[in-house]
Amino acid sequence: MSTVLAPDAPWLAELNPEQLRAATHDGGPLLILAGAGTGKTTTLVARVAWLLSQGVPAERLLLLTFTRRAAREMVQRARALGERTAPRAGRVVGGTFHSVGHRLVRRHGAALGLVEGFGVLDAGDAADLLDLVRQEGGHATGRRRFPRKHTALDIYSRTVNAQVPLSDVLAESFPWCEEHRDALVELFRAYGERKRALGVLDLDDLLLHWRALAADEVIGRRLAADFDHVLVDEYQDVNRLQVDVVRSLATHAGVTAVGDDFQAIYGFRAASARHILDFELDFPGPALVTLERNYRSTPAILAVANAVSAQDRSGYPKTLRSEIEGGRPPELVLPLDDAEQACEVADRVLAAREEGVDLRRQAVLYRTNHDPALLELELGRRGIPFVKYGGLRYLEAAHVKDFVAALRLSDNLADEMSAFRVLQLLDGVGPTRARRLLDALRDEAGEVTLDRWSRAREHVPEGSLAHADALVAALGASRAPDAATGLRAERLRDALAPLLRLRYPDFAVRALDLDQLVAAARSAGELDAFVSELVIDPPSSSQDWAGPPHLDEDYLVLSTVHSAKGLEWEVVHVIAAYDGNFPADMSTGSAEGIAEERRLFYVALTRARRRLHVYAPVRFHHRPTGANDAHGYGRVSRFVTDEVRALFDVRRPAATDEARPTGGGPPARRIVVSVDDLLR
DNA sequence: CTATTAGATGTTTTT
DNA sequence: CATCTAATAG
Repeated sequence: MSTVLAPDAPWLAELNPEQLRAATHDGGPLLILAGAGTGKTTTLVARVAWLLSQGVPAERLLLLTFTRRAAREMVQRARALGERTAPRAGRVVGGTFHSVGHRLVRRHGAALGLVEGFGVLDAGDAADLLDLVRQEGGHATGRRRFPRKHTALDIYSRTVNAQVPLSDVLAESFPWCEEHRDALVELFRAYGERKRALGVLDLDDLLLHWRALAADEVIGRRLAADFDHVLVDEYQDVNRLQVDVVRSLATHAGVTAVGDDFQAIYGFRAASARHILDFELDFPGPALVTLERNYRSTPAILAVANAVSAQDRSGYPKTLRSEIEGGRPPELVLPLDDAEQACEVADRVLAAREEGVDLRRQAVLYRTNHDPALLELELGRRGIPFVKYGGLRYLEAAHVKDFVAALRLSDNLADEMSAFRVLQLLDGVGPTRARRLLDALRDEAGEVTLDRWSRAREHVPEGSLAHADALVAALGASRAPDAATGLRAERLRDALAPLLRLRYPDFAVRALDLDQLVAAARSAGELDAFVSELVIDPPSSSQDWAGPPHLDEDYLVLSTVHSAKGLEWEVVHVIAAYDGNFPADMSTGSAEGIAEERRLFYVALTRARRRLHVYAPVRFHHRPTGANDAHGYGRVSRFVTDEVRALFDVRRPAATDEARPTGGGPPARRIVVSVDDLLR
């Protein structure tokens, strides 16, 4: 391939030398180690443009990312460049691992022995199914605390994604569940069988099936031959399964991986930074480019970040150097408690806004979803609008699940989970009657068919018969082969609406969600794919769709650190940075656990452009609400060592000094006090 | 049988 | 806060 650059290549002119080297690398595998804020996306997009300029057809480029947000941004930017570079070319193929996997699996569903119109379970559905199978399988109640359904799913998912024996997963990550190993083995087997019987896949199955396709002699070769280049973003967060998939593609395509081992924060999901550290084992002879020039943050902020990352010397050495000037020292705020923290954050948010930083250019970041509970109240009190990322999700709302169940059922009557859920919406129908109904709907072959409804309906209580008939009629109508997706969704919505109205007192509000879903279905392809994509790429907040009315408004962003990955804000407030939360108590059992928490803290710090505030309340309540005021004294995160602390302006709100009669600066040691001792 | 309630209880983080 | 249990009323 010739390396003559296109005569006008503005996207290359703007790159620094390292970025340029990465963008125009020609030949074997390429690993770009891109520290936080070093122009990773710019580089990746420039590389896409360069590949296009070298004559690679756009549709033969595959861009794999980790989040929907990243996928959207990159694919859009890449496509825009592509249109300039090669106007007649096709489109760059891209998406998250799961969504790309889903597309392929659906295309080759027959070869995989999947029913047509198979559904995809989200984590909630999968946990429910696991729970159902557990109850049926006898290892139900009675035994000593069996892992809860979500924990069981975590264990399963981790086993699958890491491709590691269950025993090892239990020993390493779930030692308190080890005694249930045999029961779990049995449970997971039954779960697999049941998924097959129901014609459903879970999220992990999408990767598993993709890998299976890739491993197939014929189909695998064809899949690999579809692409000339695969570019993988956030490579530090891939798991074994994902590496396998990329490797299978690499038998034909060139591979570019971008990532930062110091931002690996998805260990709990079986991701491992080992894969980026051992990149050359999977992809021999890689070129390595390290990006350290940071275009995001002020030197003072990077000093803190570098000091934190220097605490861990495993991995690739990297030191971020700021290309930005000015800025004020980051602030370490030590409020007395959660309530004072909320006030301090709100004060600073408003102060920054007074100085011209819009709310949407500020973010509050935290470790766990309940950390900002009091802050949310305080923001409400002061009339500061905010949006929570990763908070209440659409798909977790009961009425949405009900509707989605109906949609799934329409495509796949064998999906008992969904049938079960829908039937129980009928007044007077609980688990037992739903079961009888379903059994009565089976034909000789055991297939569920609506033809038997006239006999099955006798199991429905008198008062609900009319509703039941309407529901079944709508289901039948929605299954009409020629019906458009939007119409099918609409019919089901209309049939469900009266039931949901009876069930939910606030149905008026919930109905809007259903309308949005119907509207989205109208502009979608096939219904089965629509529902599955909904599950794989769920709207992150109701904002995603409720959008327009609020779009112009200014609002503060509240986000977990995990969800904040890859994003940046002018002002960042990291709250609840006390030891026990940063690092989380549960993670302090192992060195690797602590290391991952440190990286998480590092990710939080490096989201800030010009101003960084870290808050560590020193007193916390054992119970979230003020119901009892048992409290303990904590200390600031262990990652804020003396050396790190020296890089901060330390602020102690007025109330704290009074509450600490000892005075004379912070005590050298903080001993955790708990009332538990008294409760013997 | 289903529905509703009260009370206890529990290892974060998410595609 | 969500989920599970037990207990009770319809």
